[in-house]
Amino acid sequence: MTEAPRPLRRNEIRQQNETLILQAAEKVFAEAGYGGATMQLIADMAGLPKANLHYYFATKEDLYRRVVRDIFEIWLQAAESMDKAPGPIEGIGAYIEAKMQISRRHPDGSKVWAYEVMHGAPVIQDYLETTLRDWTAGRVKLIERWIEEGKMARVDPDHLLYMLWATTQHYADFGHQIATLNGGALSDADWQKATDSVKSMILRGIGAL
Amino acid sequence: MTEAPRPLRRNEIRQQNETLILQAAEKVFAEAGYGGATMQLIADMAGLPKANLHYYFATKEDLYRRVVRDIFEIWLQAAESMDKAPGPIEGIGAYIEAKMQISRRHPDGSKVWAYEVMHGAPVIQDYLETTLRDWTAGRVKLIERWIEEGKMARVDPDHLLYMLWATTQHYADFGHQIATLNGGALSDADWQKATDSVKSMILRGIGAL
DNA sequence: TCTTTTCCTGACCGTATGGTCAAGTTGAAA
DNA sequence: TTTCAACTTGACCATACGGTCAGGAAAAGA
Repeated sequence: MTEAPRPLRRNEIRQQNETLILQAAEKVFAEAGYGGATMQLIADMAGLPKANLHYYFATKEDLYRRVVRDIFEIWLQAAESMDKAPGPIEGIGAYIEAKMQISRRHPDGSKVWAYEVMHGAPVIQDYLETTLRDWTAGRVKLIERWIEEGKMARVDPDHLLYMLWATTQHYADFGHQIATLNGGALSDADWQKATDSVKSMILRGIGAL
Repeated sequence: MTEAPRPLRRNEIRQQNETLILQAAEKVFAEAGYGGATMQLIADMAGLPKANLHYYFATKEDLYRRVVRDIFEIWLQAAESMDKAPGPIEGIGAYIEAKMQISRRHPDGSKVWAYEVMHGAPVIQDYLETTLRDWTAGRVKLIERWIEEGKMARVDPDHLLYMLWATTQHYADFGHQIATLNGGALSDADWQKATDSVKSMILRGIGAL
């Protein structure tokens, strides 16, 4: 009774399977860590035979590397919200909102990133030293300008960035703990309240309100 | 030339070896996660044959459980600094300082805890639902009292606690990332600056300054 | 001293894992 | 239709892992 699916074209097949594998891998790596994850588990979750994974990704490490880098891209994109803002209220406010959304929509990605950094960043060390470092330097300059213009208090820009990362990612990485204390997963309203709380505390904390 | 070590008494042996194993285990679990850690690696780091580990700790899971619970005790002890304070400036200030010290002195412990929670807290779920939940409820009451007494702004106590945990633990869990951006491990002065930054931003953020 | 209990450890075992491969199937190009 | 390259996969392999065990060493007790 079910319609026979139209045969897929070559590059469609490739892209579909890679996506399938990457999604499954992100979940399994987040749930079990690199060492605890198994190719078999990822294959089962993707609905493909294990040997097929190795056709698209030569090794487990290759697959992991790809997952981590994909997440890194998402982080960076969210950061753009900060730039085109006239001041900290809009800029940092928007950045917090963007990062809270990512924590909600990509909790597994955030966890894999946390896992990677916690274990000494064996895979993305070069990214930390180049891309992230440059990005951070740029944002520090931006914050310093806002301080000079009297738009916020004289806080240390680096530690402000750490606080932004820590606070927003906490809702993904420690989501299980929060859910337990909350008596269940956060609702829409809970997420709104969380975002508002973080925004108001931080914006007041840097003297922008 | 070296003095022959005095033969150890029974319970001394036991305690010494357990400590040795637990220290090695904390490090290895922090560096590799539960799945990535191997008993052989822990044994090597402790300087004992693998079979000896299994004499003191029946299974890998037992050992891991013990490491996680030990860390949990440290968390709880640090929390007492908050209670005997007249207001948020002293109470939350002291709590931040205590937690920053733990992040510096027990970064591995913090990472193992993070790992455990990130992966759904399979081992300490019951602690989250009992001990941590009770502790949190108590602190929420305390913060609410401070708010009623006009000693701080009307912030959501739960999200304030999350922010405290997130910000302080970030310096342990993401210490590698911070060190990379900092161009090397944090010095004494760096830690002091970090602690001061966190304190001032949060205390101002909750309207206590 | 003799006996008992605790501690120690090399050798071993079953299992599960990452990865390979050869033999196929299927879509695209000629 | 024929040819070729891309995709698929069950079976297989070497390795490494958690855990066991028997037998010995060393301390405590009688």
